[in-house]
Amino acid sequence: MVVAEQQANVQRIFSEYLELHGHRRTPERFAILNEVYAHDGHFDIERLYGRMKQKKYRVSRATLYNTMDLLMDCDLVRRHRFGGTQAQFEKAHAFRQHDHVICERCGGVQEFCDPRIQQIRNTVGEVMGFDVRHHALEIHGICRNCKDKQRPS
Amino acid sequence: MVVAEQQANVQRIFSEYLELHGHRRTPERFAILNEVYAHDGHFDIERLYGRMKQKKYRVSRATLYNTMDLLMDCDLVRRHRFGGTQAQFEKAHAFRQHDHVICERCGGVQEFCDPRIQQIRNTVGEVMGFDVRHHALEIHGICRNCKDKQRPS
DNA sequence: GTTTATGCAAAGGCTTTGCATTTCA
DNA sequence: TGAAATGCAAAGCCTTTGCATAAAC
Repeated sequence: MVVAEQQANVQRIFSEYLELHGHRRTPERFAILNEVYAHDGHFDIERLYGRMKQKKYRVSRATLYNTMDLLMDCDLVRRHRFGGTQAQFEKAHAFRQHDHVICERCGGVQEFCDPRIQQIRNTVGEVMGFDVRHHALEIHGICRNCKDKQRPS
Repeated sequence: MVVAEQQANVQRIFSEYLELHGHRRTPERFAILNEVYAHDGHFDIERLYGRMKQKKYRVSRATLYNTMDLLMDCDLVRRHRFGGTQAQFEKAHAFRQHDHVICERCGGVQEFCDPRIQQIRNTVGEVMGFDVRHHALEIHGICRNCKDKQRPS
């Protein structure tokens, strides 16, 4: 999908979500959505704030947090708490479902996919009568690079 | 396993860990370990602090946080960040490996086991050259109870 | 014209840090 | 005895909240 196409797509989704839930379609909300979808990878609120300030947007941290809540509610953004206390976000639409592998030493985050997770979701839903909406699988350990540095045999 | 047996067991593990890493075997550290292993389920620092204060232990929050770091390092405790910002802990030794199902509506946390997760860990280790140490799988959605309340058909 | 959203700044809550004192090795 | 650990209180950091102003409907 072309980038511009995707932008139009998520804007439409967000717009419909806002209308359906009686929220207003403010320019700030769409500016934030665009900024989120203009970059790949994870980001935190401070980084997003910095990027938007640099582009001369007049936006506050409070609005960023509020808008992230809305975007999470309509599944356009996912939130993670990998390492410390500060939350990491990533865009979620039209990306293959993926999970994360995190190195305890260097803090690096890699992505992976495994279809067996979908099977686990199905089983949990059936056995526990649970309406599964999302999941997050984190695998922690030592990445290849850090292992090699340790034993430079 | 009898409770007293388990206590002795984890105390030995902790003791050896401390010696191996050049840490001191202080009474506070073992008092905290015992308190952690005296209860089931999840707890946060404030709750643990309250319980120990009630039992007239002279212990500080700082030491609780420091000791949790040690206990996590030797795999006697796991830390989670389910909902808000405050971390949840649980004892980790001699308990069947399990993961968590979290209801978005009532905040309830249930446990489940699925052997396919071990298979995923193995695959990630092999394919990515990753030395897997831990994992955490959270499944989010609506639990049976909350579904039933919604539609009391 | 109402009501909601925004920006700013201040408050809040969890966690970490600094330092004098205690205590383990 | 010397280095590490403790308790207490203060500081830090991320996030939320309150309120006057601005803007969507």
